[in-house]
Amino acid sequence: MSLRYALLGLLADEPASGYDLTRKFERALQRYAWHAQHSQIYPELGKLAADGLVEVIAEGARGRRTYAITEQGRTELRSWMLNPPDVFVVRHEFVLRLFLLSTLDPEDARAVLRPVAQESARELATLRESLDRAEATAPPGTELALGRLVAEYGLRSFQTMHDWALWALDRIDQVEAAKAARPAG
Amino acid sequence: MSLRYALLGLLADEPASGYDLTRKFERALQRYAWHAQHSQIYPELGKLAADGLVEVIAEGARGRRTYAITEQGRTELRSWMLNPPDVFVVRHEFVLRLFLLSTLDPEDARAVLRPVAQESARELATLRESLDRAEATAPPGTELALGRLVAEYGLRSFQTMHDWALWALDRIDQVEAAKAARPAG
DNA sequence: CCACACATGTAATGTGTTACATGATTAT
DNA sequence: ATAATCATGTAACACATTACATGTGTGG
Repeated sequence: MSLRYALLGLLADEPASGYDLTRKFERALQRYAWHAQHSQIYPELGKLAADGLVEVIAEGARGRRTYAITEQGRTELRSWMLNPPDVFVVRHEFVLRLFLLSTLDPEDARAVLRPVAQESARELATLRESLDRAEATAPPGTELALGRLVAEYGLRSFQTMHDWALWALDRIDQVEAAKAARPAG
Repeated sequence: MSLRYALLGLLADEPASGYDLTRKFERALQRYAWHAQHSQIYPELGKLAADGLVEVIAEGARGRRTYAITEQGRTELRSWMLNPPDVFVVRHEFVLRLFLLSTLDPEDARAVLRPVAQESARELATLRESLDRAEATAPPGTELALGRLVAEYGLRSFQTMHDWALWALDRIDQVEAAKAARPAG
């Protein structure tokens, strides 16, 4: 069901074609929230149109169809946003690997964590830079670009991941040192 | 494919039955990393056994079968852990909602964020409590337990979410106040 | 004229959820 | 006895990925 609302949400921001939406997923949503391929998006747009939640507002070259959200679609999206489930769907292969870290010996665990610490730091820097640029461009106190909220969340999440990776690396070293100190244990 | 490695990882920690594994998913993995129901776990255990990656080491009451990982299974798991993909599978309905927050007006956005701040605080308290209890029980410097890394990551994630939700609520108020101060803008 | 990006679609297969189905053991 | 928990399994359906398939417009 989430795909349906992801599409409605993107179309609530601005009209787009299936092709556009496919790229939006790749650029914005895939890394943090949700992913979908065009083979899933096109049929779903068809269903949304059949249900009256979106409509074709323009047809262009190469069979391009631009969709826009309808009033009914906005109502439906709002209702979904205001009624969250008790338990959210979470599927995060990266975090899964973190959880299984203790199945590795300390050397392997470090080999997994080092790139994590590195890449989260790099991602962090990229995000912070593009955020600073956006901040500098827009005059202060203007319209709440809610994209600002999301960016901040991404920033904090990567910071947390980075800090945690460093903490875990340190922890592994400590346990190893303790083990070396009492070889009989 | 991830389910397969999640199971191998849990069995690498200790032998377990399908029933045990189902509860481990519910308690430990579901909220952060991955979820699976028993209807998916039992067939997958069968496949893993057929592939020689796990084996039945005991049969108990009520048809209970306890599985353990094999040497081949450990090799397979290690290879998966040490070879991460370029792009991780991520599906996070909560973050998706954050992305779509900008489709709501400020009042609705606050209505979404308030329970986030509340529930993350509650979750945080629960986690911290059970962590403190575990810390007090186990002697320091002992074996690096699987649960310890998981708990720490959970703790930090919820702390991050909580702090962010408060920050976001504050930010929305600020922008609204600024708007009210210059009604012509 | 040719490569690349644009643009859409379906079929086969794999993964995941919900519902259906059954029965044993344990604690009260 | 009886309710709760333990314990496993399959079938139907929904969702998601990969592969197959086709054609158009644009820039070099």
